[in-house]
Amino acid sequence: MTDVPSAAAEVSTDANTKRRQIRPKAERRRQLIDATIRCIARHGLSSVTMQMVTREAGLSVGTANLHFESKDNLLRETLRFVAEEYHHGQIKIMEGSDIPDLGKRLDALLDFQLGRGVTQRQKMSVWFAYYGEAGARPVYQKIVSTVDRLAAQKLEVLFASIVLEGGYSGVNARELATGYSALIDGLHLGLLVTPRELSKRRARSVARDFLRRAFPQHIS
Amino acid sequence: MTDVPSAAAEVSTDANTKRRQIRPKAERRRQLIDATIRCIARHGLSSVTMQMVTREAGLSVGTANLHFESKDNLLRETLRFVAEEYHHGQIKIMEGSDIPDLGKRLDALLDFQLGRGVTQRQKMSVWFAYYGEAGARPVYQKIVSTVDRLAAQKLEVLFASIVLEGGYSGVNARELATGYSALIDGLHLGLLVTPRELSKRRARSVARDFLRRAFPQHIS
DNA sequence: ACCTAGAATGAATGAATGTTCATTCTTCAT
DNA sequence: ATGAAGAATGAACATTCATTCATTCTAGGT
Repeated sequence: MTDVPSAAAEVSTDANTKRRQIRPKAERRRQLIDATIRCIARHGLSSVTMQMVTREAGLSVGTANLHFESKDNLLRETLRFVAEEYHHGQIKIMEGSDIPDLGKRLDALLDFQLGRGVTQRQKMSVWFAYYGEAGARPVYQKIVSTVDRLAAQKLEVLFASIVLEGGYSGVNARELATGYSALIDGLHLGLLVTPRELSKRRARSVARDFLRRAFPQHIS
Repeated sequence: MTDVPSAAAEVSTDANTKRRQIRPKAERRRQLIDATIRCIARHGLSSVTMQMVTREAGLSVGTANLHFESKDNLLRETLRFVAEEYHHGQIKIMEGSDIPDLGKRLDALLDFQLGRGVTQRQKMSVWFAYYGEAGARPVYQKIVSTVDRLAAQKLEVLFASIVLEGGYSGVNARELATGYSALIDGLHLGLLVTPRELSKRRARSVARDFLRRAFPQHIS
């Protein structure tokens, strides 16, 4: 997600003339979702307004209600987008046979989870904004848990393979996977809320420590 | 925090007559903060209104603005209250010389962090509601990080003592403390967002596993 | 019994927000 | 070149919300 100037879609033929442009539905939806993400990150979920989002997208309020039928729906779809993006990225790495070495696959996963793409303030803000509302909104819970469950299973499988390969004893892959997921979530939270106390470098080191303690032969 | 019926402060001399009551400022503030917590948990931070909160507290809107000067301020003070309650509880246990055995002190800490008092949906909802907004609100960040830093230091000291007592080698107390804190945060998140997949029992077991792997002699 | 400080109230106010829809504009098939 | 389908617009509308403040009421001191 590159940093895009506020009125990205603005097309001008003259100094201050915006030419109205007709684009496919999918593109408009994506454009609005991206703007929503930026607005949530900058102002917080509870202060986001339709005017704010459409202005950020360089579109009119009517357009937003044309492609999403309501604000509620736009927010829901934005959550779904972010959740799926994150989890698809994870899953791709975990089941990816393009990295045959299991230790390296673990490394790649960690890099993804605590790397540039995910730990951007933008993404993390959106993350936790929705988590915060999830307690009161079953819809949000459902979106997150649906997508979460699959990732949890894949992680469990990966851990089980590593346990088998390393001959580690006394290690429960399922429990460890739950712990690792929670640890990553907690580190994201720390990076968002107390960036002064927790640097990305340290977060990575902490996660690595966790893995090394469980799978010493697989982590250098 | 016992469950209080909605209009707790209602005082009736007759069937449907509320008698106006004058109470000390501190009591009213607490009453309003408690109502705010319940409202956030039930409806989400972004849907909380002054009318909702004052109704829940059994008071009038004017009273809320008398004791807190604005909605913003009420929300800020509510966060401060919850944050301090949680962290004071933790700190009391960690530095508490009433539990001399370090292993048992760890147990007590874990019980507090994943026990009945803290893992109530109410408290956790409030927690993450504020975390969600923290990305966009420096004030919230400051409240949380101020109170968090002290707890982190105490935990580090406790871990260092345990490392010393157990003669554990190759363990960095500071890093481990960061990891443990993150793990607990992540487990809270799981309990809130995906309660179906993560039971309290399992959360406890996962945290215990983490500690056992680091301090085998201190955790049974 | 009376008085007063100030706690409590809630209708009124004005600002802000989500949604609608009549109108304008773009595109492309003919 | 023309017309039709429908994408895009944003002013207007109705609703909701935070805040104010003139008024009412309470409790403790005299």
